[in-house]
Amino acid sequence: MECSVARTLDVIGERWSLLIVRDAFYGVRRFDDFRADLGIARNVLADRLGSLVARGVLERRQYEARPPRYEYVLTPKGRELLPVLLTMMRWGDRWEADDDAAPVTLTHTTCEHETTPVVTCAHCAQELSWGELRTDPIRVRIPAR
Amino acid sequence: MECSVARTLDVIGERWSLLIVRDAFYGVRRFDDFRADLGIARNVLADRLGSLVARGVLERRQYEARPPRYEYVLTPKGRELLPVLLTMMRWGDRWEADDDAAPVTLTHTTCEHETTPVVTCAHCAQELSWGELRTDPIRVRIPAR
DNA sequence: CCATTGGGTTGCTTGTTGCAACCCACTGCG
DNA sequence: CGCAGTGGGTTGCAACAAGCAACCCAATGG
Repeated sequence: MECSVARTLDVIGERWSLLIVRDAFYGVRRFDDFRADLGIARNVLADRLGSLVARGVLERRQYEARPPRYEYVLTPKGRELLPVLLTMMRWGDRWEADDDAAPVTLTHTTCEHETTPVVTCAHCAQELSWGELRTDPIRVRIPAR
Repeated sequence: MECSVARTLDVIGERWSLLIVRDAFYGVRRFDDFRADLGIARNVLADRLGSLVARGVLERRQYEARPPRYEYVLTPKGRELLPVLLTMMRWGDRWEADDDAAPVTLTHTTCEHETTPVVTCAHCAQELSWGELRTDPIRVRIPAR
């Protein structure tokens, strides 16, 4: 499909992939730690890790020779998924939070304030809303009728 | 799972849901238009639309009485998925683009410049990077060993 | 010498998808 | 009036993907 969203979903748009990436951000590196944290079946995890490595999101590194042991760490490409995770985190907090459980909060250590991630225009720094955006070429998917 | 990312994925983390939402942003409203644009099976589409309506992402509105005809439009909750779509769009553009095809560009109509969406701190307006963020409570998913 | 750990593979069963066919209510057309 | 076309689905079946449990192997610790 000739759409960047679709191509992104092709890489991470599947039940486990993004959760694996989230765990990788949280510092998880090893097979059994992913497994323990996610409760995913071993074969499915092996499959997902392999495909994320093949797509360049994770890198498989041997950190011990005998016995051979591997760890999975984010590549630069994988680290650039952070905005996707942050926006999803925010949406989930806002719309799907448990009433009783306070959500995890984020602190921006450079300004030492609790932060909410907002998506802004790289040029004028204002928050982006759909009404103020135009695609070029224009993509209106309503067929002529 | 007690994680906002996981809860978000529970709603939209499935092969078609987010593509349906993307089309809804592009103005698609009717069953057969989604179908034509996505190439999705009818039963699966009916199922996804139903679940997105049940989760409050889309609203099903009758726009014609006899014969009954319905359209699916984004709710405020659904419209707030825009940041997720924009960040995914950007990632796909950057890392999964066809070499030959120029990606769709976004123009911010308020400043009339081509824009890239960046994720910034709501407080200090700087771009957020993982190294400058702390979660609270701290979520490090590396079990003590 | 035996249990444990890391990192898997294999086989079987169950749940999801996709595809095609069908359905129903209406509209427009001749 | 009859009949094709359109919107919005449901039903049935086949193919594939995911989950679960069992097994494997190499090394390490005691």
